[in-house]
Amino acid sequence: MAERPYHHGNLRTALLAQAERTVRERGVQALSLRELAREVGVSHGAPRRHFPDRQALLDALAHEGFARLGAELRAAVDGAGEDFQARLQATAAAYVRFATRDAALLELMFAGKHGEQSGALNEAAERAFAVMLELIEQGQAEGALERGEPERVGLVLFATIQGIAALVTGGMVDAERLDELVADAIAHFLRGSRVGATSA
Amino acid sequence: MAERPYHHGNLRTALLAQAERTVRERGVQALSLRELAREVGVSHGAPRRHFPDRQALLDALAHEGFARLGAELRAAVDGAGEDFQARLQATAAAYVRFATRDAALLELMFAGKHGEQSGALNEAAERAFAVMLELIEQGQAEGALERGEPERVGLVLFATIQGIAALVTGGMVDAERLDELVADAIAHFLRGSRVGATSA
DNA sequence: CAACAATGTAGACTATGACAACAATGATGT
DNA sequence: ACATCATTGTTGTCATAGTCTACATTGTTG
Repeated sequence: MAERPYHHGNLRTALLAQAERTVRERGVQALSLRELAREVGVSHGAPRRHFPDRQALLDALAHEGFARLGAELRAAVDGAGEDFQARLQATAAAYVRFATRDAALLELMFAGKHGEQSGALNEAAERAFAVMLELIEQGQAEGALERGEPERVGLVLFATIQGIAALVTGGMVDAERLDELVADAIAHFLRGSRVGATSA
Repeated sequence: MAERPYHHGNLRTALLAQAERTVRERGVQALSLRELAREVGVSHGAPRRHFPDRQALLDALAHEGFARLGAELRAAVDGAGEDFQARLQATAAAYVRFATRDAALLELMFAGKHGEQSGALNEAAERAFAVMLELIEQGQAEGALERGEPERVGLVLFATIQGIAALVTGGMVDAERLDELVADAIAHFLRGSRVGATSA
């Protein structure tokens, strides 16, 4: 009867995929290793071979999240032509889209306390945000943004975008007003970006 | 030997206080009703009389959090004199201070899925943010901010502040650079606030 | 093809949240 | 004063979770 083979074949991948679904649909706290194992059709002890404990699975999820986020941001810039502001708009929209669609996952990525993995995770995060840094550099080259380390210049912008996402996922802003709000924020940011020295 | 009286006297308060400590020190996921009961010196079933389930306790924590946040914001504005920018700076600093010191609690307040309580919670949230709205109105009266509903005008500002807090608690920015970053963001925001109509 | 590493299974242990039945205390009405 | 009732705590139980250990199966490699 084609009993399930003893070896699943790619349990790790299957677990991560199912875990991502569960996290998206029911949040992190609803993620149970045993339930995961049941859903994938293995015994409750099996996941342990791939993730020594729950936190390790969460770390892996965060890692994958950064990879996907990076890809989506990259796709957004690449699809937005050459114009700086258009690229910025597209990237911000892509970020907020990710942040609202996968709010729980994003929370996981920023969760702070990652056990051990933090090295690899930080690398993944940096790769994801490389897109944004390049964008800042373009803005600086075109004179739309002040000079200085891109990391520093981009912080306020990134904070704003991240904050907008937080407002939406927190239910303080309707999802419909999202695009409007992002456009507003970017316009606001650019308007404040070129003028003079920082006050005082 | 002065055995503990059968009735604790103010279990609810004691539970909330201890819960707040635990959440601050070890995060939400580390909060256990049973451990809480042990720490406060009651049986594991006692908390149920005050909080029907874990989520109810979390909701109550969020509620208290909003009350405290509101008080701290109020104290910040009141202590900052009459000048709009000074008040804004002080309020933002107070918010970020709260957000970084009680990151887990703030996460709880914004958590979205609050069972039932959401009505009372929203009220508490509105009371807390009333301070900010008044501030926005002052800014508008002085011509430092564009006109329109204060809620709308303040959104980008609030998002930015909230985002900055997220960056710090997420470990992407050192806590030392916090004040600098807030000042930066506010200056940036004000610079972008008075010019013309919103683009296009 | 024999030894070994990798992967999965089964069972145990402890902790938790939720629930129900019961006990002690405090409040209320007469 | 005191009987009654609501409040508040206690104790025991259940299902589920995470983690660990011993064991079984399969794949790999010399």
